[in-house]
Amino acid sequence: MASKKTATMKDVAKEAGVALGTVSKMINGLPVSEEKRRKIEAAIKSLNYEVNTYAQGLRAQKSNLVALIIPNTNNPFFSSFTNQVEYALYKRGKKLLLCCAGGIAQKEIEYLNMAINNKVDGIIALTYSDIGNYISQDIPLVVFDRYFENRDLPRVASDNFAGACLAVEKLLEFGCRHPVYIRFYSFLPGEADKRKDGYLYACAKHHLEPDFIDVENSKNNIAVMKDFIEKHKNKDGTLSFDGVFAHTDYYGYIFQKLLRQEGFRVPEDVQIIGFDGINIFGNADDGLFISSICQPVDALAEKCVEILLSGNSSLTPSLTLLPVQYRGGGTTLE
Amino acid sequence: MASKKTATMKDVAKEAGVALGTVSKMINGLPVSEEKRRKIEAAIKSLNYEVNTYAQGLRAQKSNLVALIIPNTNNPFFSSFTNQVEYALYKRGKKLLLCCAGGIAQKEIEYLNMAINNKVDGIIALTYSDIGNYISQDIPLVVFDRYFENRDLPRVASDNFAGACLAVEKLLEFGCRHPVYIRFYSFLPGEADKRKDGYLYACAKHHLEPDFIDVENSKNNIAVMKDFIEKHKNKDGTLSFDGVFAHTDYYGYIFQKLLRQEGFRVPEDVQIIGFDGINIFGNADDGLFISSICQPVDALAEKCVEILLSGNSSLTPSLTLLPVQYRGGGTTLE
DNA sequence: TGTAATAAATGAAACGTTTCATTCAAAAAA
DNA sequence: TTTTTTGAATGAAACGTTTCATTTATTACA
Repeated sequence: MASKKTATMKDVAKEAGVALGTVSKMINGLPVSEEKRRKIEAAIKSLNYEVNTYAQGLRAQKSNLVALIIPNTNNPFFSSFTNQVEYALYKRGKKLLLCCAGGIAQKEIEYLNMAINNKVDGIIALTYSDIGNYISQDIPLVVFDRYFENRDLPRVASDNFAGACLAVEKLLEFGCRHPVYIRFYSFLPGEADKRKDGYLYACAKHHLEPDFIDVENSKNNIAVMKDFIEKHKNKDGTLSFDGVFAHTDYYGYIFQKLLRQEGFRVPEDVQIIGFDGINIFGNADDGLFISSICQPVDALAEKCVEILLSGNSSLTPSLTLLPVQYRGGGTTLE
Repeated sequence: MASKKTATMKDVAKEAGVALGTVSKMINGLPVSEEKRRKIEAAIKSLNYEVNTYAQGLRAQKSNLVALIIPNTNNPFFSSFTNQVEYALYKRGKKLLLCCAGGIAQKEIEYLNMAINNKVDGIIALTYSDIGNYISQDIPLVVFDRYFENRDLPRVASDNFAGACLAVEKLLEFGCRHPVYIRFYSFLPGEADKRKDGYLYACAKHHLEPDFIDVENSKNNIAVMKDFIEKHKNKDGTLSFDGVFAHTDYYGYIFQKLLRQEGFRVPEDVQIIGFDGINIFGNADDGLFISSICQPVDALAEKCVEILLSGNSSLTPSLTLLPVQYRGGGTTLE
């Protein structure tokens, strides 16, 4: 079999009887006479020419790659976000370099450097360590949710405060009297913290006594939840709370499982609203998880990409908040 | 601010007082005298040198990229597979180009070409169209599950036949008398088809009458399932089946929801075993979905990458089957 | 008709590596 | 000591683009 060496621009130029630079211009959409254009197009077709992205990258010092640094793609919110980012990039002819950093600082930094080495056009970061100091000034970067004290980077997030208020008000609307909050502590400042503020604000507004179940990443949260349930049992076996706003759908789901195990009914005894809008299998109603404040994953991804590639990311208001929505999913009465 | 032009190998050579080629050798792990090595290392550190992957790619006509073509990352099985592929590549210093083709033929082909253009080291394909004819002979490619008549490509899959047998036998072991199969038809030949064969084999072995609920991708499967339940109600309101083996966890989950809506108890009245081993949030027991035959996602991903990068993918037996496992998840009695 | 202005085409140079044919130095063999 | 052998060091060439200073052709104007 003859050698399959792919044709180069030089070959095309020779075949078409034009100069190398003319082919380049034509490829890049610069003005070329109709006559040459036809010849070059014919040559490209006959030689089955494909542009070499490495030569382009070397020359231009940039790729058409965008890196997404994310903890993993197991968590449904992350995987859904990843999916939408990929789509937003695809629409713009960009490609996605997926970096699962596991939320580990060292890996996040490693990927950050790798991305820069690979001359990616930009980075979207959904990270769990304070990488602010490691981010080159020269590379466009958009942060999801997180806030870095020392670096003023464009950020995109859901309107967490409004979402938390909405959750409480929906619970009240559905008849709850005592909504508690499954609170997640993070040592990293970010927009998700506003869920707590929103809950407190809504409680104050409606003259409710705030109450918390404090969960953490590396803690035995099941025990904490069980303990909470135990301590909130009335003498007649009923519970002293009837509503739960969970920091994420995940915690809401776990809590719901525990309640049912303990013989309580969801949503009849306790109504639960989570946060994220997880919809496994991405399939309308089928995959619905629990009632939730839904983050607009597609809009969030689109916005991240838009800001990243707009080129003037430093001119963009540094925080973009997108609206959330309530969606019932079987753990509430409506 | 001074220009931040990144240092090149030439700069390092000059700084270290050695030849360009020596730096290259040292970077690539070829023998270099201890003295020069020290000097070069110092220079690299002081100049903060990072190798330019585009120059490498141009020279070597290859990248360190591997493309994964997959329908999406929403489906938990896909997203988990993606995650593990990323990890397997990371361990080998390779990077993941994620291509979500939505199972659309035209997009799958488009991504295939893009990957080849980008001189990826290889492609892992989990596709939903007959792309066999579009695959260049020159690029390493490993197929997950699917079989292409016209191209003998290395394939990796779970042992679906054994898994289906195991499902039926577990149901019997847990006391079921009449396990039915939620069957999924695909017009593309692949290993997942063997689930049907396994079910039939197990039925024959245990003298059971096979029975099916036929689901499809773009059909109103809910209606089909409801209809099945209706038709299998005995006069006393009980059901004439007591076990379900679902082609995927997804269908098992949907069916379980319907059964509960109809007032039946899972697992007391009907036990359900799905296929895939979906574990949302990737968190041991917490995220457990339903009882399932678990595909060894990490081993599958690892194997795909291993074969892909072994270089002799054409020497590898064309089909690699990995063993599956049963895992209880609340929709069975054990 | 001659000159100026405009537009297109040209091809060498540069991007930062790796490779390879040479050169050089040191150690081993004669 | 002289010759061979060995192994490291060298730097030019090549990978396939894009860019840019020139050249060439065309049109507009006086």
